[in-house]
Amino acid sequence: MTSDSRPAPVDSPAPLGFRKHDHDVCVEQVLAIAEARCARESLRLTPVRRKVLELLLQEHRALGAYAILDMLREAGFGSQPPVAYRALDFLAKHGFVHKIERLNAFVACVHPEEAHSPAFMICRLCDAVAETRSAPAKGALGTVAREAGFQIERTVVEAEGVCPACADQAAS
Amino acid sequence: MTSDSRPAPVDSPAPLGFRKHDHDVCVEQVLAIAEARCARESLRLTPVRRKVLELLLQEHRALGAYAILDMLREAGFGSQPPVAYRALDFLAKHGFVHKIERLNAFVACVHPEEAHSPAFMICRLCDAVAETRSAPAKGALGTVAREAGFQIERTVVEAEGVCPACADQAAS
DNA sequence: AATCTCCATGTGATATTATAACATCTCGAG
DNA sequence: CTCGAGATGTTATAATATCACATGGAGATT
Repeated sequence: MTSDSRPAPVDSPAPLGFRKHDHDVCVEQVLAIAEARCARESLRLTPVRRKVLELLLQEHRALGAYAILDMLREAGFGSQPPVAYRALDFLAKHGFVHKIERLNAFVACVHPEEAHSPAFMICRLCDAVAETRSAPAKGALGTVAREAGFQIERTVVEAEGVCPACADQAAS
Repeated sequence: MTSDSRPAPVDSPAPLGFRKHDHDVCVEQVLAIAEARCARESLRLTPVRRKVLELLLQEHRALGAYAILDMLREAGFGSQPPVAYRALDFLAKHGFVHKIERLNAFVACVHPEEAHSPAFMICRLCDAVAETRSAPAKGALGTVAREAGFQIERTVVEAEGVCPACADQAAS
């Protein structure tokens, strides 16, 4: 599951957020934003945590905790599950990564600069994940919740389907 | 975790869909609907499957596969995980139960008479789960998906928060 | 500088959730 | 009756996640 299993074509196996773009730049930028925010809020972006965020940004798709753990091991960090889970907990708590419940996996957030309620589109064929924003608490669900007296604190919104790349491939 | 652990008060420990109602009637009704639909569509609502649906309806909250498995064992069915998972797969595939991804658990559907896209409100204090309908593909998410060329097939919408009963308790 | 405290890390063990693989059984179609 | 599809049962194992406890490092306090 590490990136060395990737064949020649640049990014066809793991189509990222459905759009091509300069990976390295995007990784750099988000890391810089994360560092800035941690400095501002006195959060400790330690080496393991930074490494996990970097790995997720580079892969640009959802990775399971154990896949991350393998990479951490290769990078010389601890190799027991809590190492990965703790880093992921920290990153998720502060919005730098999101958990994809449907996949029991994690993705780096693509706009960690502010709090937001994410929604995801998950390709069932290639597992690519694209993040967008959602505001389910403002729509019909919010109305129902308010009427029922339910206080929404967090929402999980995940759409499963077929991404453009896989749809094209199927059509051809 | 079986229902015999329930103390005197009718349904305070597991507040169901946030509203009181006659449990037995509701179980009966939904089972009847399920049976009718299975007959109509030539689906085989076998004893294990029916039992699982009945258990979930009676509990009226999300149960993990292994909790269900324990109950199946007590009822004389097979006691290995696949027994529960297969029944749940069947029921979920046909919309009689839903999986709550956030909890890795399952709830009986409260209106199995027609296909629908469910949304859930999950109390983080008592684990009660209420189902309502959603149509996320028709809102902002649908627009984004259409623009991105992503074909939505299924959506997971789960709101986590505090149910009315728990909120009352906290306030008192 | 010594020490204290808090939080992060490392590790071993274990819990929880889920699936693979294969034998057997059952029921309806032919 | 026989055949085939699908349902069930069982063993084994995979994948995901947490607990508990020892160690370590950076800043605050003395």
